[in-house]
Amino acid sequence: MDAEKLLKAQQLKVTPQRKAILTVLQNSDAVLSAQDIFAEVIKILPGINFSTVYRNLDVLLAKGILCRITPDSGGVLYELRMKEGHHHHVICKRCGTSMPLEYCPMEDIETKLAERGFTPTEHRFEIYGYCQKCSEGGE
Amino acid sequence: MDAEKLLKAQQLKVTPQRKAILTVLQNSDAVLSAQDIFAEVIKILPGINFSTVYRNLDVLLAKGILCRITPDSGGVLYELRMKEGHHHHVICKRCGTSMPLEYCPMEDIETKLAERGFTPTEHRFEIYGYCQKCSEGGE
DNA sequence: AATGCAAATGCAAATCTTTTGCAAATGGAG
DNA sequence: CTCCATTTGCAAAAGATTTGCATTTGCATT
Ligand SMILES: [Mn+2]
Ligand SMILES: [Mn+2]
Ligand SMILES: [Zn+2]
Ligand SMILES: [Zn+2]
Repeated sequence: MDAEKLLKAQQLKVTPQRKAILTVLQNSDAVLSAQDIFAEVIKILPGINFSTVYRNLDVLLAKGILCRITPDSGGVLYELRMKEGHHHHVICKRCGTSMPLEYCPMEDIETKLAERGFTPTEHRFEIYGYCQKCSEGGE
Repeated sequence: MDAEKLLKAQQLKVTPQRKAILTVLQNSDAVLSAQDIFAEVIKILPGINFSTVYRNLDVLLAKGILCRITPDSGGVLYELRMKEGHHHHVICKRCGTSMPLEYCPMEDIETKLAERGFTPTEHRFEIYGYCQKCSEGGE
């Protein structure tokens, strides 16, 4: 996946900062916080500023290039959106690895919600635990 | 539901601050942020401090008296846990009203996760939209 | 009713994360 | 090469939440 193509396809200017951010995201299969991303990006582009990272995460998210995840533990995490279209996430609490999940529970309850007169517009379904490599106990 | 009983059942001291916090939560069918709660509580107990509210939300959450919800829009919301046991939430984006949802999608995919070697420990399923009263469009 | 002490509170300062205004820099279209 | 809208860096502001500590208070026990 080419960072330049990704950006141009969304009519975004191709800047070194954006390429660095996308590179960091590409090289990680874990979900990362803005601060995590900044810490990595600054290694590639020593002069980059916090606000540039924050602003670009917003832009990339708005353009659909990123997924945003907000775990119960707090904070906001980002990952590159790999597959087009709707999907959910399975996330390892130890190594942070994120795996896409094809199953979506909404189909199963849309009629139930309609009966109550509720019109869903968004939903979230995330699963946390331990991946095979990180097999552990934990609550 | 009696605030004093709730607290004593969890071996927590019954203080005016805690009773005020629980009263606010009881009188709201919307999910509230810590700041929302503080804004209401201070009407009942003018001297109360932010840190007291934050500390008590943590305590009440740890004791299972509250549910914690973290919408995509950011922030952290709380509500009184009404029903014992596991449940999910349907939340109106306009009025904030929260409705419990009996359905849980985990059963449908536990075997699928097991095949991948993933051990789930927690999950989240939340639905956002507009309730009957607030019927509106919106994305 | 008086006592004692762990638990809880108020307050102020400290942290952390994220946002904003603005001048300077720069990507890319023409 | 020029030009301008977009993007960036910087510094300050804004929030939200947490922490240390002295003081107060709930409540179990005399
Ligand atoms: Mn994704
Ligand atoms: Mn609930
Ligand atoms: Zn893992
Ligand atoms: Zn509503």
